[in-house]
Amino acid sequence: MSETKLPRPTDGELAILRVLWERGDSTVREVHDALTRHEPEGTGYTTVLKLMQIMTEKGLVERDESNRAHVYRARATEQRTQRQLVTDLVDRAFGGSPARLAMQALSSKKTSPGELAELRRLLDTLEGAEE
Amino acid sequence: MSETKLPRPTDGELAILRVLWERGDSTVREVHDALTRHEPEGTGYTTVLKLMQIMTEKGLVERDESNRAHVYRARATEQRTQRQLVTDLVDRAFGGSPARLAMQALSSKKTSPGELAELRRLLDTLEGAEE
DNA sequence: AGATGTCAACGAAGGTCTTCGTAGAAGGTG
DNA sequence: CACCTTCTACGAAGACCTTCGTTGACATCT
Repeated sequence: MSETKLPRPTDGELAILRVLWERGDSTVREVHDALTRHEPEGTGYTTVLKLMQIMTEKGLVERDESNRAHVYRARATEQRTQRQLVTDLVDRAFGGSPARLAMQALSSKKTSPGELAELRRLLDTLEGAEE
Repeated sequence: MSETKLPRPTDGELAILRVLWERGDSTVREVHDALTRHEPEGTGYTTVLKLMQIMTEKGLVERDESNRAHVYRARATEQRTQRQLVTDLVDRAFGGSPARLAMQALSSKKTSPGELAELRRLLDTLEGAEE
């Protein structure tokens, strides 16, 4: 039912999606402001507009055109997109082993004790389901 | 010294690097054969050649031209490249939290008990170093 | 030597991604 | 109304990626 697989977002598209996830549905202006707030001298307004128009064609976002300033919304949740990106990377660079990616991720940067504990709980769950 | 940061490899480039890591240093012919073995009707020989020439310019691989069939070698180890890709993805899609990426990776696919145990050991090490 | 096959090199074509200038519609204000 | 701002839409430019045909060098075999 209509759940066609969405294409992998590019870097630029992902930056826009992150704004939509964080702020909720937004106009181009709002997305552009959010992007240039973090990164002054970033991209121009029409660049963001064009990107979002293309994302609409691709199905990455949808828009409400009832107001003059169209309101965009991400069509996939952050979680769903993260899952797609992860399994994609696992297949392309980790020989299909999510565990190896996980270990690489944890080795590379420091992680807070709270997150470590959370991971440990996740391991418990997984080991419980395994046998 | 001289460790200039290498560009992020594209999908096609990564496929070639995987062959070089697995087989060790190889000629274009060997890489092409390895790629088309897994994926018949894949890419043509000259496509792979061109790709590897460009990768040489970018510094992703280097080549020994002493024989007629040049021998290519990956300039970054598999680990180093994986680390780069992971921190890249963590920054682009996980708000800089490696732990969240790790959890997403482990939730999405099944992982063997052996790997889970390995992960648990890694957690032990990290928690030990933390406090 | 001549025919056949393999190789690197090059260039061009087609696609995608990003960028931005410009135009024109829509809305506000004096 | 005339003006200024804000918005969408469009098109084009430039960069990069992938693909492959062609060419000329080199090798091998008969």
